[in-house]
Amino acid sequence: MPGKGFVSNIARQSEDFPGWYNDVVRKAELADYSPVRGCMVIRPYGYAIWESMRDELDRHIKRTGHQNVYFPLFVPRSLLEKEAEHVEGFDPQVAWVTRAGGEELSEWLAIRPTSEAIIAEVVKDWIQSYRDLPLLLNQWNNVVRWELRTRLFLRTAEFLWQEAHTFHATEQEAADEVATGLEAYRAVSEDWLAIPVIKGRKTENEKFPGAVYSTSIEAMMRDTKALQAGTSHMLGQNFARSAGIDFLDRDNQLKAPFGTSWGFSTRMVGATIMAHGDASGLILPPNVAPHQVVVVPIFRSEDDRAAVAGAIERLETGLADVSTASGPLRLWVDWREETPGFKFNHWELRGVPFRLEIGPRDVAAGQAVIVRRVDRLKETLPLDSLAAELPKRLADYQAHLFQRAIDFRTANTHHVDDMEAFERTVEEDGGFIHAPWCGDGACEKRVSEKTGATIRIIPFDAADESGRCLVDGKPSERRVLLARAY
RNA sequence: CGGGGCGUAGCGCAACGGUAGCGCACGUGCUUUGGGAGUACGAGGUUGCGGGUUCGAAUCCCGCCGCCCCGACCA
Repeated sequence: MPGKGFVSNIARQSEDFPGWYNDVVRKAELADYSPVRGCMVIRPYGYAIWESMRDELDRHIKRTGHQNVYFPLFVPRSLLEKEAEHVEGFDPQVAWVTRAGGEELSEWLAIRPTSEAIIAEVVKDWIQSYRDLPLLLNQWNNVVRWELRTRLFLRTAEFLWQEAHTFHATEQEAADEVATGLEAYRAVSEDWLAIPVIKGRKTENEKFPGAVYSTSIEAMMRDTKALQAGTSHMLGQNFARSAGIDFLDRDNQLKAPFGTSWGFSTRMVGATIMAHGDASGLILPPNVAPHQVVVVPIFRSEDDRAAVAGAIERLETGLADVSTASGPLRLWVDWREETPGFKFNHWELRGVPFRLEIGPRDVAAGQAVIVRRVDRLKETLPLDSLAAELPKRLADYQAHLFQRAIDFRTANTHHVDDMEAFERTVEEDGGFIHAPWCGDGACEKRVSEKTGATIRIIPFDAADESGRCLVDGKPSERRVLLARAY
């Protein structure tokens, strides 16, 4: 019995991944369901993880010259409907306010599903000259998309995100900006969340409604399914034209600016959970972990307790000025009245990178037992070495998780050349599949209807490779990335 | 939006015509503490909402509401 009960309370990751995910989110106290259909409550531990990635991304956004702004939650119907493809794409997901102030509104207000329309409408007055460009805006907010089927963090009716909206004098500048946004997402995913991603372009069928083209980064979860981890769109002159934005260029010609938009959401909390977690629960990269190190005091007698408390106090003092890649060392001492074993499991479920056990034997020897979450590797270290060791080990751990994720992805990536092999691979192995595609949207639909796998992206780094489309055998110039996805 | 399931204590469940109970969690005391401690006592409920049948409804009937799971759309 001992040691069994708790872990068996989490669905087995290998057998029931969605159940595992749900259990971890709930039991690690990341989020709860709410009284509102399809909406979640983000709890303190989950919000702390979001804040960490949010702050890091915000630094990237500001470093690349963007300024934060805030636009209204409500978008008048007439504005949302100006861009035809945009409204058509979002229509089924828009929530409307039809009544307020005790009466029916003369014009419905959409609760923003995204802000292209209202931002374009406003900035048309800010943009007169090429000197006003580029205009690089970003906002952190909530949006609502009426989802029928929701999952905590991954897909909820309301979610938190960042949406950048930029306007440029030339198409090339806008294209560069699309790349800048995507690169920020790659950096946060890989360097902060330790999730390796593949950059690429979405197909016509999968692009953002109203965009000229869309790009995204794709990540692999531990069930080998794909997750779109951030998208960056080239809007061309579509929204500028429908909103009537124009500027006088150097050549004294009136032109419509080129726009971009890009977004990164709380879905990435879900990605972090699914990219690293194991049978015991979360595994958090040190950069986002709310607690990087948790100390578990161990004692029997009051004398032991006092000795251990003294040693921990001296340790905390000694670590006060220690900093890590993500700021001051986040160390937490768990003085709760629970048994050590309970605490070990409690913090493993919550994905804390390192645990320090300090008991009477350790105090006597001037040492601590340190246990690494990802593989439970247990070592003994002198207490006075920790100020130097912890930052180093946290950095190593961050790198280790990233490499582990790369290795996992590599082991679950396949290359196939025909439909028969493709279907077999999707069914038996899953994972990422690189296969030739002719570029025809009909072939794309055929594949997804037949197998459930979709073309995630046309990877930017796909080599030129002549082949034959796995659906209709027509010539293909490069492989695309296919997978079953969230 | 179609198909299925479920609403009883914070969570998981039982009671399926006779007025609500178990496990976990929670509170207090004592003993405990190096991988989910033991023990004693205790607190906690308009059984999702509204109507109906009945001497009597958590239980049967009708109508709502909500949530979960599976399919078509999405970050």
